[in-house]
Amino acid sequence: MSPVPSYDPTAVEACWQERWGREHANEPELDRPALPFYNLMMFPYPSAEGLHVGNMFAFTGADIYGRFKRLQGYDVFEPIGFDAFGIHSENYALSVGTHPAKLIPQNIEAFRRQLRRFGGMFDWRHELSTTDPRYYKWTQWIFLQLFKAGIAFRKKAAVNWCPKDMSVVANEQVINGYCERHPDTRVEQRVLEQWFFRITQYAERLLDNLDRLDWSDSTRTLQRNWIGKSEGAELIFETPAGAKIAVFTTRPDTVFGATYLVLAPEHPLVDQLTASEQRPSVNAYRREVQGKDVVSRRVGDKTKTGVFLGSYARNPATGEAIPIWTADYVLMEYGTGAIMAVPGHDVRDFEFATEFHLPIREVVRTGEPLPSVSQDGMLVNSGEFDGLSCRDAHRRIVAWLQAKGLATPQVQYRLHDWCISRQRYWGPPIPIIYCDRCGPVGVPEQDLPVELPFIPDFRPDASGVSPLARHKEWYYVKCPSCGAQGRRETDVSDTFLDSAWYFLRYPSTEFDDRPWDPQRTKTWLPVSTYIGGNEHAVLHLLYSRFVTMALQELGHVHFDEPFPKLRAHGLIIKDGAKMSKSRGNVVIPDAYIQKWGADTFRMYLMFLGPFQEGGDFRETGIVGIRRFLDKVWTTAHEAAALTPGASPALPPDLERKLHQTIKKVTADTESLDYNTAIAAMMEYVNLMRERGAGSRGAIEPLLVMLAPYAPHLAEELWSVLGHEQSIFEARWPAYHAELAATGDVEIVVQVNGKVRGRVTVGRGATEQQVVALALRDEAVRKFVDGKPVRKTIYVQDRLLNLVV
RNA sequence: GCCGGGGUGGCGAAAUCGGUAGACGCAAGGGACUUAAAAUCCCUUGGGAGGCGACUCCCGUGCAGGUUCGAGUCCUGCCCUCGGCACCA
Repeated sequence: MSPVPSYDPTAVEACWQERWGREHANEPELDRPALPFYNLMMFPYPSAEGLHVGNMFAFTGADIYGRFKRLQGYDVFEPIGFDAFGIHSENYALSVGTHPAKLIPQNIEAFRRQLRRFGGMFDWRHELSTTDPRYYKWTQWIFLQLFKAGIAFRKKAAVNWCPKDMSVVANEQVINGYCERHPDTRVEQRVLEQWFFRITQYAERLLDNLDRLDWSDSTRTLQRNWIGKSEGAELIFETPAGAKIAVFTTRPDTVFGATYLVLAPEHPLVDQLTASEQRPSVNAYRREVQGKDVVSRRVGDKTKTGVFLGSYARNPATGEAIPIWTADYVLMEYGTGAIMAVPGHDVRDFEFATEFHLPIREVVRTGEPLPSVSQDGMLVNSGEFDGLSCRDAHRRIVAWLQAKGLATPQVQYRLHDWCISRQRYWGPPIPIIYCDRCGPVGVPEQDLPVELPFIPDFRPDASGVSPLARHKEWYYVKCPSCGAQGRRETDVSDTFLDSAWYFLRYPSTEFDDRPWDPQRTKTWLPVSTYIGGNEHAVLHLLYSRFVTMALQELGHVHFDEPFPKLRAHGLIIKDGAKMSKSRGNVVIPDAYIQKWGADTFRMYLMFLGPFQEGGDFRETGIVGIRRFLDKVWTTAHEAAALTPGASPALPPDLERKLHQTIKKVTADTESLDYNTAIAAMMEYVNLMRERGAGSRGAIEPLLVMLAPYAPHLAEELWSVLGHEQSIFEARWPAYHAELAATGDVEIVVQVNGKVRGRVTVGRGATEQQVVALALRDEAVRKFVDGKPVRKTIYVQDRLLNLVV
């Protein structure tokens, strides 16, 4: 037998990558595909550190699925792109002192090289970058459609402001109330006019549709919690002067226990309801709250503070006058910005009432000490409603107050409208022109894109205005509506808007006159399978769903859910911690690919643990995958050395194992259980080598199953076996149940549930046959010990349990 | 605090419906080949006890109970851990 050449992954991989490129192997026919399959993975942010092992883990898992679909006969479209705008890039550019316009293309180039090297089945004709004017032209176009439809609107909102930076800082950049970049400077709250998208209008639909999406339960739960639907009622508390204070509550059954009211410090009625002698302290309190930054107001110290306004309102249930307070534990953004405080049955109200000596009344008896929040109880101290359950009382009290015009059933969401304004440089300018006469006017579509001007020093300055305002030729522009002197909007849009529609662009990247081609979109969308990390379970996925819904309503797309099937992969950690630059534990795959080859490294990452759970990166164990691939290499070469006619029939046990393997690898690859699929292929190859039966008929189906995992190696060996076409033109092996289930089976014999012996019988043996055999087994007899068998439990082809 | 994962050998893990716990792989130990090493191949490897031996028995899936002929898997109550949300009324 001729000697087998040694496996040199570097050479093999370079050769096949070159050939795939030359033959356009990964570029499906987009206009007339027979069986379109849109295999999407979350596009990366091209960081300066390069593609790290977590990216590669995600992309490998997604690529395996795409290649698997390809082998099943689909025309698979697997695009890739770059999410390159955003504060992330801008901050990095600031820290190294290089302009992002220069930095980003370099990073993208490095990513491209790495992405080619790992062997992804990417259609590079359709690469995109969100920073490309040909792309963000359409990001701006989407903004304009939403603006025209009234879904984009302006409103005031609080932001974090660093007085040193003279700039808005993101919540993540505020550390305990101090600026990340200036640890001695306290961040303040500032209120700015900003652009919002009315996502709350879609809350109910975003929630309802979740039921029909093929997503993991955990991701759907995250979205549900984020949307945060609460059902309850709005109740009216009137003041003697006739002011009406509306509060939202999920517990109208506890209204008899409402002993005071609290308004958020920003509540518009605070001024009016403040008695003159209380005005100084109320104003001081409001100033103090405003001085806090957005972050510490929300997550910081939770000790209760507040001030009495000096006035009273009538409890609609009891009719008694209760004091009105203001306190920052009540948030203006949720509900009506005012609450009825029920200290007996709410922990926060209880703390506040204790602090300020306000009355605490029990109105629901639960058997637990106050405050008790359980709804398993009976009403007390609630007049005619005493004795009712919370459920019944909820309904009846709302009806009773509604009849008096003091209550309305209501639903509230935790979800807020999406603020898309960023007072930053590195993003798509929001396409709006302000005119003193016409107000905010959309940039006419034919003038898109509003290109981001090159500003060499893009840092914010002492003016406190976004850097874009300093570029005068850009900033001043004629009003498209009346022709008068206007000014451009200087904020850019949120990166999440860039990524909320990229999947629509991929199939249509060659068209510059439309955001997406209607025919292409009909053919390819919605996405067949979307694979990405759970860190995007909420924002990115929710925003994409919302944008798609809005676009459908406006007639631009034909579906309302972009990702009917989503799979979330796990996280690769290092030494028990998330990989991050600050921890210094980021693993870069390049050196491993260099040393072991992309195929080995791909499979190693998939073998590390379940794809959907992730795992801890440790380099021990890579060698096990390499040994496996070496075995496959040797076996295939040996099989190739046999003359074609001499390929012997598979031994029966190997044939059985082959079909069991096909069954398992098919099912496991489909469900992304790649670690166990790899284990099954290893078992098969081990058996093949044990039998010395590495024939063509035995190895070829294995190579096809291995191809999604180790595409270069599979191609090479396929060609060594004499095939001229790519292995990806081959078809996934067929599973034959009758071939998987041949031969004898071993049946476990238990006595009283403990394993005491084993008997070998033909498949499908009857219970009587197995019992008879089992009772002849010495060990079994010993434990039956002459006692009568009271009962037998028989599981076909698996187990017999004798109860004595 | 609320919501969701998860806890199995020295390590990563597997066990599709309640049916042989630890597949597959790493590491470790022993052996073969070799002048030697690497590579490769073979054997052993959850813990404990017994036997010259083919083997045999007991214990074992975070903890405590329960259901069942049978529980890693189901139920009840805890502990630990990871992730998300967090003064959301």
